[in-house]
Amino acid sequence: MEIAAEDGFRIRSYRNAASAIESCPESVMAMLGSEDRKVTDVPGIGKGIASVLEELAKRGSFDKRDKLLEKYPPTALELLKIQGLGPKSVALLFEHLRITSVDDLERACKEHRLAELPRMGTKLEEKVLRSIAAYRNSAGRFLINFAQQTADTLSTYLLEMPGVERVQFAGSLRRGKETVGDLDLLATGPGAEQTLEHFTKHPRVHEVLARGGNKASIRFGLEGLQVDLRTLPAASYGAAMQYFTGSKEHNVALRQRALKLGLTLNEYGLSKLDGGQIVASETEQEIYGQLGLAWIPPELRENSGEIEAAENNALPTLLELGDMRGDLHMHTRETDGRATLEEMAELAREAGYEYIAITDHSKALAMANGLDEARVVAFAERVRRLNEDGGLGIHIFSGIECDIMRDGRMDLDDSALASLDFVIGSVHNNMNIESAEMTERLLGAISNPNVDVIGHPTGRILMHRESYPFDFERIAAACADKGVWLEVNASPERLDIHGPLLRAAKARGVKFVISTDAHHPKHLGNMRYGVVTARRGWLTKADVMNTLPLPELKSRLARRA
DNA sequence: GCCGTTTTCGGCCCGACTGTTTTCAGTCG
Repeated sequence: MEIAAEDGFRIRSYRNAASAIESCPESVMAMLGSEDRKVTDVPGIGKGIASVLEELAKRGSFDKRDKLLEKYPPTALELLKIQGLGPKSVALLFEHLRITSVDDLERACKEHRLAELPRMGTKLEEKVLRSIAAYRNSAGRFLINFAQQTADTLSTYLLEMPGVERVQFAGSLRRGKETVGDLDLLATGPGAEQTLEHFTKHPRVHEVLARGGNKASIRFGLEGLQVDLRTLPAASYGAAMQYFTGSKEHNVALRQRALKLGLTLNEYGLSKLDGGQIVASETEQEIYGQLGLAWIPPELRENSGEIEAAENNALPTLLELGDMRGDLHMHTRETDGRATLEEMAELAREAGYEYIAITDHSKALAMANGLDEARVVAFAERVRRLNEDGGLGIHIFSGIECDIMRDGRMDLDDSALASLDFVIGSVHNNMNIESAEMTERLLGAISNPNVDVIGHPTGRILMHRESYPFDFERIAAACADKGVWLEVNASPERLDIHGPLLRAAKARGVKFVISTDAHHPKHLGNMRYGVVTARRGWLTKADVMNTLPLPELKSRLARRA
C-alpha cells in the first residue's frame, strides 16, 4: 500500500489492526465464528478490517491484497528492507527501471542508472550499495528470541510423544549468540524413528529438507528458520550436547587438547586413541573433566580464553537470571510505551523484582511525545509520593532516558535531571557523524554528573543497523573514571553492548546494568537475553548494579548524584 | 480505515536530516 502511494492513515489502520490482533489475548480467528464475541470489539478493528479478516479466514487472502500483488511483484517488498530506500523510491525504481529484486538493484547502482531518475544521485547509489552489503550480511539469520520461541514450541511438541524423554537445544542458541543461523535440537528416548516422523509433521513445517534414521532437517514457518533434530542414545547425550553446542573454534581447540592426552573427541564420546575405549560421553561435565578442565558454560565457548581459564580453575562465576533484582529501563504511555506505570510495576512485582526505574523519553524524541522539564519535575514528584504511600509493593525509581544531543549536552536542563533518581543518556539521532565527534558527544554526557548510565551504548539494531562509530576504549575509560555505568540493553533487537565490548569495559573497571527497555509488559521477559549477553561478556553478579539489594543501589545512586 | 463525537465528518505523534533541489520530497526514528 505504501508503494502504491495509498493514504498514509489508511495504511496505519492496517498496521494498528495487525498489532491489535497480535497483542489480543484471544484468538481473533476464533472470534470470527463466535456468536458472543465480535472482532469489531477489538480496538483497532472496524468494519473494513473485519470483512478482510473474514475473507482471509475463508480463502487465505483478500481482494485488496490480490490486486496489489498483481500490480507489484511480491519481491519488491524485499527492497523496502534496504536502508535508505522507502516506498516512493521502490515505486519509482519499479516503474522506470523494472527493478524488482535486490540483485536488480545492485546492478542498476553499479551501472549508475539510479542517478538518471528524479531526486536520485550518485550519493544515493553509494548508500544503497552499502545497505545491500549490510542486508546480505545479515540475511538468513534470526534474532535470539525468535529462535528461542521456536525451540520452546518444538520441544513442547516433541515431548508430547511417548518415547521421547529429553529434548534440548544446542548450537548458537545455547551459547546465547545474539543471532542464530539455524536451530539444533537433540532428543533422547526409545522412540527415535517416530520422533523424527512426528517432527516433520508439525503443522508449521514449511519444507522437509532431509529425513533419515537419526536426523531430520526442516524449514520452520514462513520465516524459514532451519531446524535440525538429532535423536541419540542417552549414553552419548553429553558428547552430543558438547559437540553440537560448539562453537566450531572451541571444539577444534578441545579436540586438539584431547589428542595431546591420547584421546579423541567426537559427538559420540571421548575415547582412547588406542583401543577406542570410551572414557566419557554421558555428561558434559565428565568430558571436560577427562580433558582436565572445569565444565565451561556454553556462553563462553568461543575459544577466547575459556579453555585456559578452565584449566586453571579461573572461570568466572557467571551472573544468573535469578540474581536480577530490578529492571532499570522501561517506557510507559507517557511516551511510546503501551502500558501505565502501575501496569509495568505490577508485572515487575510479579516477576519478583524489588525495584524498577521508569525511564520515558525526553523531549527531543518528539515523535514519542518525550517529556519536557515541567513534565519531568511533575513525574519525579508523583513517583516520590507513590513510594511514600507504598501502594505498589515495589520501589519505583523516577527516571528518564534522556537524549544526548549532537553537541554532547543533554536534552533536558540539569535542574530537571537532578530532580530524578536515575538518568540514562542515550543517542537516538544524528548517528551519522564521524567517530571523533561521536566520541566527544558521549564524553559530554558521561561528564554530566546527573547521568548514571549510557543506554544502548553502540546504537546498533541487529540485522538492520551497525553501531555508530566511536572510540569505545575512551568511553569505557571515562565511564570507569566518572562512575557512569554502561547498559546491557536486553531487547533482542539490540543486545547492546555485547560480549567482546563487555569484556573490554570490565577490564577497565566499568560497572553495568542490564535492562529490558520494555515498551510493553511482555518485554519484561526479555531480561533473560540480557543476562545471557552479559554472561557472554564474562560478567559476574558483582559487575551488574541491578543485582544489588535496594538500599545498596539507592546509596550508589545517591553517591553519584 | 478507525474512532469519537462538537455523532456520519474530520483528525489521525512530527522534527531532523539528506540529497537533491531552486523551494522540498523522501526517509528515518
